[in-house]
Amino acid sequence: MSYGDAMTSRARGRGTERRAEIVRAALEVIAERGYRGASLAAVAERVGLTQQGLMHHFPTKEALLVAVLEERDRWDALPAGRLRLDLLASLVEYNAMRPGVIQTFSALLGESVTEGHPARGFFTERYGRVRESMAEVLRAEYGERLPGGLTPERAAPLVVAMLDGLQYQWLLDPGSVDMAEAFRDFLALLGGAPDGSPGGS
Amino acid sequence: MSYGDAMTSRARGRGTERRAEIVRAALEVIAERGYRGASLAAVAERVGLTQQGLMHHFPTKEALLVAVLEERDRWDALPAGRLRLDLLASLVEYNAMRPGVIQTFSALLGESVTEGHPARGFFTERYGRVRESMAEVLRAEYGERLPGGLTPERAAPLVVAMLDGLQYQWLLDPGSVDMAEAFRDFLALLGGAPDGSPGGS
DNA sequence: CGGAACCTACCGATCACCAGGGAGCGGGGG
DNA sequence: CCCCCGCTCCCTGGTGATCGGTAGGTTCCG
Repeated sequence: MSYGDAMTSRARGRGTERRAEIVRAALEVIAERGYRGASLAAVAERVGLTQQGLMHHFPTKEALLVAVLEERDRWDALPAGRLRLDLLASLVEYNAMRPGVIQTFSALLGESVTEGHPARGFFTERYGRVRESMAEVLRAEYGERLPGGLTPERAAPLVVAMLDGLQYQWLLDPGSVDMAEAFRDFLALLGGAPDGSPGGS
Repeated sequence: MSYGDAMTSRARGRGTERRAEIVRAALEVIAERGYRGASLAAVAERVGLTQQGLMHHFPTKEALLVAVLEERDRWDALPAGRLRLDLLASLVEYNAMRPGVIQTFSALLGESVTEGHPARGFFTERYGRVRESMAEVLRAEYGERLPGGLTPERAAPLVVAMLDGLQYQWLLDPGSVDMAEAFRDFLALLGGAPDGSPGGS
């Protein structure tokens, strides 16, 4: 009985593909149990491996987390450069259909504020960058002074905070918070609400 | 050698006081390690007990968490009824001086979105209530239509989200985010920024 | 034949929790 | 007044499960 029953025969691009599978599984497990609650065994089982088989690809649990975080970085590296605010709203709408990713990183963000959490540095640095690029987006959209009277640098953390905060409320009770709509409401506020009533429902 | 060396002799109000000590310690430990990462032994050590001594007062770990959450409920039950927005801003300022509490509940909120977390129900219900009472506050302040054109019900989740989101950014990097200032910026936005520049640096 | 991939077996640490006992105090009956 | 009883409080000791990680082997492919 060889262990490659249905695997070795198939064309496997090499270990790289396996690693990607593992990272995907880790993302799921972290979404369900958080990083501290996620066991290597649970991740391994999801890809049909033993825990030690997994550790052949990622020597430590933290290494796996790093891979997950890097995946995230790669994921939103694209829109970092050029992005418009209305696109951001659509992105929120899109994310609302993929609860897994949001939940993973909301859980990680929550954990990361605790002492000595391995993702803390990642998030700290990331939020710094995100605020900067958000300020750029705002500057491109509104110039040096937003309609509300704020500078891009002062408004940027607000936009970021709104995104995160809405995510938590939505994750806790998707039925009672329409993330995309709420975020558009906020954007209207930021952009100096053009008229009285922004929309239906 | 009795274990009550410095304890039994002192006037001890009875077990109630001990329970309060334990809850306080649990709050600290949860702030540092999250709920899943917090061990009963660590909490016990902080109040000078063994883990089993602690379990005399709280039969399970979850019971201890419930006590912590109830403490929170009691804490912000006061301003729930009547509150004004500018008071809310001051509250943010006050909270910024007590990072422990914020960190505890930010960590718990992050964990609570994971599957089967014992605090999930608490937060879901709590946020529902908070949104409602926030809508009332907004209605009292601005009436049925806020300056931005939103109804109180639609603006409420935005205010709550802003509070939470800012907390995370602030916890990650207190130096680069002024929570109270940022929140005031947001309130200015909500209240229809009166003029061009709300304030200095 | 060498290395990548994955295994079995094992390790010490830590976890929440259980079982049972002993110290101290307060109260009620002799 | 004293003594004993019962309750609260907290301890020692131990259990099974699970954790991340180690050691060393085996299979398969190029």
